Amino acid sequence: MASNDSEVRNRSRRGSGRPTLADVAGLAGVGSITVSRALRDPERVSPELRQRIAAAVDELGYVPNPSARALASARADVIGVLVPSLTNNVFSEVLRGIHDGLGDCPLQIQFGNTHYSEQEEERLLRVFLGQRPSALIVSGIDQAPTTRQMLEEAGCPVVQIMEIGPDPIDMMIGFSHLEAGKAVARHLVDVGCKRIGFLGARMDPRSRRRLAGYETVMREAGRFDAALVTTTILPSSVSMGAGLFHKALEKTPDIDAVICNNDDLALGVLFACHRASLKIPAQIAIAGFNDLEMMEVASPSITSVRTPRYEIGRRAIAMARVAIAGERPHRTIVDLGFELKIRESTMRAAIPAI
Amino acid sequence: MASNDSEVRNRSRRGSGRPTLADVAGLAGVGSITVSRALRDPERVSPELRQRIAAAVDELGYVPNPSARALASARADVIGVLVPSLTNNVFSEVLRGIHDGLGDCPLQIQFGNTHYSEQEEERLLRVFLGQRPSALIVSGIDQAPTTRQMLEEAGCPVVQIMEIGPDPIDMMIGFSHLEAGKAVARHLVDVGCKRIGFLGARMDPRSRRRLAGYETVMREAGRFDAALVTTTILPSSVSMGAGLFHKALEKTPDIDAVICNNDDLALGVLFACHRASLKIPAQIAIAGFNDLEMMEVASPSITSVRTPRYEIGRRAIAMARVAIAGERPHRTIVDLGFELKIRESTMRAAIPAI
DNA sequence: AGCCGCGCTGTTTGCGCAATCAAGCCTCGG
DNA sequence: CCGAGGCTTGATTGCGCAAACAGCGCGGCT
Repeated sequence: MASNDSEVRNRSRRGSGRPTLADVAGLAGVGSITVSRALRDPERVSPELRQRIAAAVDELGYVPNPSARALASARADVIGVLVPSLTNNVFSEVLRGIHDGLGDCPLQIQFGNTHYSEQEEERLLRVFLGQRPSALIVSGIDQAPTTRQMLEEAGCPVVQIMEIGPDPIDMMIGFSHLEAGKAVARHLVDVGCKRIGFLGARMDPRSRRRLAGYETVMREAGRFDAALVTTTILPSSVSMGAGLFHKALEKTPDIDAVICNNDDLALGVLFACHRASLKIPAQIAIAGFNDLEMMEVASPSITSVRTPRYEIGRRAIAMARVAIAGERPHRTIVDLGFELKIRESTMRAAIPAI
Repeated sequence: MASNDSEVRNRSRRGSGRPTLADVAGLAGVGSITVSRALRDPERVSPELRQRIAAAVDELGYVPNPSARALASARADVIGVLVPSLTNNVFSEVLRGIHDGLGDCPLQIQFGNTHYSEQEEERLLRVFLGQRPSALIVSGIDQAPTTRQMLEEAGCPVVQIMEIGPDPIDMMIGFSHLEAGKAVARHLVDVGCKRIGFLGARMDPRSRRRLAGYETVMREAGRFDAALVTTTILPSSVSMGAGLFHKALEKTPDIDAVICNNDDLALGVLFACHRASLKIPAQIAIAGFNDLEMMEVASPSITSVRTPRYEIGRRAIAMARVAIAGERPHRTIVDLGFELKIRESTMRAAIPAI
């Protein structure tokens, strides 16, 4: 086939062999920048050219080269996301929300797992910043000083997720873990539990704040006892829940309730009670955290704190997109709250009004 | 401070304001390509220059620009990963394995969620291919024809994960879901169950092959009955497990065992039995699939098929890295197998030797 | 009528890096 | 003693795109 009148590209040395903007422009008989505009901002190109360009793109199967775009515009269409864990299904739901929040917009997610390590967080952040991301999403509010400084100087929108607190880097979305911890403890006090244990694994900063909420309420009720708190820095798991429960029973055989730092632990306690033929809630009341789907189906169903994990991911992306567009979100600190779901595992005496 | 003898960069119009290779080269008193080599392939630069360059990198805080690198070398240090779901904790473990398999090598993961949709898979693949990834990892072996063709022409290593089968696109790592389905069914037949139900949600191709394994064994044993199979295309969940179990009880009140397509369903059945005061395994034997950590701790503990999810992710990356390095992995089709974990929920009469 | 300003399009340039080619230096063998 | 060949280093070029700036034509205004 004879070459048409458009420029014949010289593939002598390099090149991916794929059509470029210039190829499309040649075929459509326009300048390459017009093609660029037609793809990024169609409003600024006349309908006639737009159509010719679209036809040429189709014919050649042109796909933009994101590296070249990023290089030329000093801006990559990438949002960096740092989460501390993937073992935990909490964060996989956040990720799901993030991906869904993206819709079909051309942003890409660059995702990193810090394994709850400040060093790893800083290392990953350095890698991410090298890409000149359009925005960054980080978990929690307890960044190490150098990490925080890097985020402040990142030159792009930053969303801290999972938790809200004073002194945001830029934007924030989450809820108060302290208040959540208080709410659960208050509920168990209200239903008449006297010796309320606290089981916690991993004990990251958010876990510690939930513990602090528990401690506050327990002190107010005059029922705090350090022996009631059983924690480990090891990762959370169902079997760890059973293990911690047994440890707690040794230390404080008189406990009549356990607040678990998350639902995995609570499930472990449920199974442990089942094995030990302890009646729930008559002998042991159980409360969890996060309200995984299974809590409602469990037998007995387990009281838990519903946390807006998916919603946090979705809205974090929404906030980032608004900020990337150059506007300022209506609210830059968003408290999505939480909801105490009271179920059979804590239904003892007087159930409070709420 | 007076400017040193190195080139003073002209920042008149554009530029990110960040140090570049040329800046490092100027400070170290070498050519920019030498810096490039020192960073990518230190062996090829003399130790003395290497050290001067390292010092200059540190002083300037130089971070390479991956977009520029990708543009110049026509190859992005990105591995595209397509999984069908994030709701399912199976895939979050695969992802965890993938991230861990990466170590601190400079590859990035570009990750996409197909939501079990062939259209979405094709769309995401198109986006990924636009980035000229170094490798692609896709889930399953049932790609749509156009998707398969795109993968074959991708010009980079491709790893199909989760499942093995004939006719690989390039490399494969996983196990046989058909055999896994057979193994569970055979076990329940062996322990003397007569009316063995099958519960399945989502029913993606892998689920269907597990069902096929079940059906094969049941027919061989002369116990197959279509009424024993209860499935839905809705997503899997613990409550769905309870729901499917109730449906099965209505259709076939005489069932004495259920094989669940995954552990979420099995847990739902466990809770449903608990609520209905059905004895496990005396009245109902339960088997799950995947062997989530909680299966062992559950009360009673639940028989399940241990699948190498984390290992699949880790090894998929390892295979991809070998292929990216230009070598050929020792084996391009890797069967990691599975392991039937027999536990209390199916311990009835005669336990087979294995 | 002349001027301004706006809407649309094109030309040139450079983003930061690596491939290519070239050159200097050394070693070693004939 | 000289040339071949390996090792190290450097200058140039171009990857594909978007920013900056320029030009053109048209309509409305003074």
